Amino acid sequence: MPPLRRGAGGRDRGRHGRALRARGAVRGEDRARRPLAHLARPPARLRAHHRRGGAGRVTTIPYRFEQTASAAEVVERWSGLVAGEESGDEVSVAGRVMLSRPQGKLAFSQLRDSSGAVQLFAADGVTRDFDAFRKLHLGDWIGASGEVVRTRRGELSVKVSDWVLLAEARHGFGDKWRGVTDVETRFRQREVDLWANPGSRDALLLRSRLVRRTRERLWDLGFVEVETPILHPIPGGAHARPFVTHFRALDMDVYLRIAPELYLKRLVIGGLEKVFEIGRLFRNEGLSPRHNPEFTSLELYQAYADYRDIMALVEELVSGLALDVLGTTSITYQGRPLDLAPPWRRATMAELVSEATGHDVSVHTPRETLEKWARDADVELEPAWGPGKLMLELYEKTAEGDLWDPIFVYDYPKDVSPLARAHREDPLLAERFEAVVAGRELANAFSELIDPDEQLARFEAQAAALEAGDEEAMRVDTDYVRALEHGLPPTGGLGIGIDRLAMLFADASHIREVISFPMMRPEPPERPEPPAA
RNA sequence: GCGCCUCUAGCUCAACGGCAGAGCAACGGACUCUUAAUCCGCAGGUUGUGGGUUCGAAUCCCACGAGGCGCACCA
Repeated sequence: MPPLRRGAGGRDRGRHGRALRARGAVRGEDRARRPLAHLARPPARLRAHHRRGGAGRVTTIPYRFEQTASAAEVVERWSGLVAGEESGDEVSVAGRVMLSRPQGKLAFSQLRDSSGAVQLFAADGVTRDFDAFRKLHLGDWIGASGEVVRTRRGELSVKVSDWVLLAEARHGFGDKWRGVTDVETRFRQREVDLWANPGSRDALLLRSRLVRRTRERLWDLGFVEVETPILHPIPGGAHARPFVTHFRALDMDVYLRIAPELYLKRLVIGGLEKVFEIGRLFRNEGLSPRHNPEFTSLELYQAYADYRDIMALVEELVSGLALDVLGTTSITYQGRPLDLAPPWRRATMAELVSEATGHDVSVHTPRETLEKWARDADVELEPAWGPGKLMLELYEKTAEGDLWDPIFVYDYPKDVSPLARAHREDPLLAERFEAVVAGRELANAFSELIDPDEQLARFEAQAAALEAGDEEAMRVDTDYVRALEHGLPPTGGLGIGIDRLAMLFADASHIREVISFPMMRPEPPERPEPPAA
């Protein structure tokens, strides 16, 4: 049956475009009338093949399909066939048609499933409804059964005897050779991106393996995986602006968590000595190649451990994950080699800043001197900054970006580390470190603050800062202080950005490459809403 | 938020002040071993939106929108 002509009956895609204008209708009116105008109409081409008339039974698309082999299994298991040989073995495969080469009374197409791709070979007289088969669109899903053969030209194929349409693709999947590069399309319609660009799928699969192996490794180390609240009455555990929402039953505002830290430490107080959580955090801050408003973190806490124990754990975990997921610790990130093998370099922040500036910098350096050096380094000073903040700014301005190979930067100023325990040897420092890889913070860890009195004092200082306008400052969490009053043993804590780690392993320059559906600005409507008639 | 850059057919891209084009996809046809098949044919556009300059604008200017990169903030 010949396909219906464009415009016939007004049922095809031409309806909201050319066909209408050809009849003199106004395109804009039509589009405004139907806000879903970008959706495709059911195409006519396969109607004869899979649609039946009559109420209640409009399609022959089956409800299930029995695969007996994946594409990769077919290619692997029958790799020994020689050109022109027929195996005598029947298989059923399913997937999406990615290439189609009808040639007279033969047709070749490539079927891709999650395992890989295999060629389908169809022939008039062999393949049921051959005429419809050769009209399949790129992107259509089908299930196909037939004998595994190798064609005369040497391509392993399933010689299709029977097949069935599983879903039709009403839209294209981009240029068959170059895929889709338009960022709007790639991330607003990620399903298109995932089919059109194999690298996109690879990045998400790599992330999945990474998360899975992270869990397994931590389980093996005796950590207990837990889930703590995402709705927090008081946002805490980090410096960040929270998202606010409202809980109707209790008529109270609640916050999407900016960190699970306080709850996890309360679990340690409760006797879960080694806990971890992998989960989503929400920070009401900007979008950037390295920031998504919701992102995934790993946080873990280990009783009886200090920050040096955690350093050892981090380098072991990250290098081990590289081996698990990539098979090597020698990786390339954005064209530059990088080795994750332990031991990682360790340097105090004061050492790094001194190295970078040429001055002998420490948190004990007089404030005026620090201010001068900071100005020399083009740091934009703020009057409220103390020596610790000045040193941190100086570090971030002069030293951090130049770090490439993995390094533990430790002994942070205490006044910029409100949840870390004071240094055992220097009261102006905190026992805190960050792991920096490829010039970026990958992990943040400390010997946890365990003293309830000091915790309360620091909360109060934060609350004062909040009052003074610092929207990222913390609030006083009396529940948490009361928990500390029950006794938190010496504990080492760690946070790792899973997205950042996935970026590193996937060699991704943008965080959205490793997020299935990254945050996007809402798509603007094609036209303003028409005025009410 | 600031600076620079980008936006052309469903997709990937040309045309850079003088008739808006190609490849792929789609549509019609030929073809019994293709590999991004090939060949013939047919369609497809308010050149992101609005305004300006000009005899003439996809092209130059302005504004707006969306996006990218960098800076700032942050993990």
